[in-house]
Amino acid sequence: MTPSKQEILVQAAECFMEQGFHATSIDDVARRLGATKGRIYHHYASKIDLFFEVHREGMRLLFEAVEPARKLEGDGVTVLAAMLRAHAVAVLRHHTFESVVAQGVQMHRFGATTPSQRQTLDELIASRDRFEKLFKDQAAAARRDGSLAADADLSIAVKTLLGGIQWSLIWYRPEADADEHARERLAEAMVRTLVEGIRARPGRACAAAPTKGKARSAAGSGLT
Amino acid sequence: MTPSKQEILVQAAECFMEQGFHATSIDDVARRLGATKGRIYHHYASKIDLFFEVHREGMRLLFEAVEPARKLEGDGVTVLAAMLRAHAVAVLRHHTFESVVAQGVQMHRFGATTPSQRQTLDELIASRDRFEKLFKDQAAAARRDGSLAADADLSIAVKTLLGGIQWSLIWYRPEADADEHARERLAEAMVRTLVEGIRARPGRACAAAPTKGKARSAAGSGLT
DNA sequence: CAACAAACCTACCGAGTAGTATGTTTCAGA
DNA sequence: TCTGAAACATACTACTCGGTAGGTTTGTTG
Repeated sequence: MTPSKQEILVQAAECFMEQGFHATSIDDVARRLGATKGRIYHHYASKIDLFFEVHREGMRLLFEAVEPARKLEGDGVTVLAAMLRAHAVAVLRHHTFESVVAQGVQMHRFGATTPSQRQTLDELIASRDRFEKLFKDQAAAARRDGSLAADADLSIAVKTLLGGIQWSLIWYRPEADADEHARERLAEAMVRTLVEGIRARPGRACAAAPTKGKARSAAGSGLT
Repeated sequence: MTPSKQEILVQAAECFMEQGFHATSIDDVARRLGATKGRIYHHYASKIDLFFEVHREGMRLLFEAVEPARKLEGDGVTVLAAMLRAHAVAVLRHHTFESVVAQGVQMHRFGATTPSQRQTLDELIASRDRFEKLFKDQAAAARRDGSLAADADLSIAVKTLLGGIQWSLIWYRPEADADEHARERLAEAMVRTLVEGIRARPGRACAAAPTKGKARSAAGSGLT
């Protein structure tokens, strides 16, 4: 992978994230590169091919990020939480590439593609499924060792957990806090919400008076 | 709103969800209607205008769904959970419209639009923000009455909760289970995961060794 | 320097697409 | 029945974009 190819990938990811695949023209990417179409078509066969390459790189970055967390010591939920945290950081850090991955999933779902493109996309989605399975397997292990709440449907639970993280692709503004430390704090906050839930746990110090139904009126007064 | 206008909206939402705004041609929508462009341009001024109208309807459906849950009796977290459940059901039921809402958010973020379109989009996003504030306010109330875990950043927590639900727009296959009952079960599973978290709670029958505060440090070591 | 290939640019074509202008039908009310 | 407006359909224009063909530069090797 020459530096030139890599830079094309980066700029293409940016364009695809901002405007989406269809609204992004090859000339847009070229303009961002300070070049012309020729440079892109020299390295990539077609627009969709470029898109797939960005997608592939996005998946590679995800696996790379989560892999180390899987090998940690600790009970099932602790490891699962570490995986989620690593995933969250990766999603924030590489959000341009991961946005393209999300688009690829959508494209696969309603795919109007040629058979050849379809096959490539199938492979990328299979990779995505393998990624999700990492979390599902870890959740199953956590259930077995009793560290995970046992009453949840694992498949739905995992999809919900990953969704909570990945939806940050929609609202995360990297301009605001771009440094690694900010990303880690954000990831920690998201994962804590997901793993611990939001219902107050008994035995903690946050006991307020049981005001009962009062809560509603206070909250509702904020608007309208 | 004549039935004809409404039907255009429904088919447009379907197209926009499946192919995205840019890849959807007016002729596509017309074909789905068994009609031609003329019919659409008679009722809507432009393609983007049609898109905004779908977006607006999507937001209306969300408010309509969550409103009743806000008025329930119960402690803060119980009401919040009910709101999330109502939201989840609405997202699943109207997932075509809500997909368009999500696209609209993206469009607003990187918006290359005319000033007039920009203003319309600003209003729609403001509506979206008001919607999110419903949940944030309820979460604040729940924190005050002690029913919500107090150590979370409310803004991030709410975004994460809603994200967990809304990401179902990506993976939910309505063909598989389209009936209302299935949607409610799915919504319940998602919300339970989000509200209760996945870590086993003490006092339940699935007692593992109390690893206590070890979890955090072990998890934190996973990333540099 | 010669030879050659990789990298990149310029000019262009064909296929679509948003939007418009104008025709045609339907139908309620006078 | 006559009229006019609403609800469409049809035909056309202006424009954009993906992709290609062929030329030009750059770098490398003998």
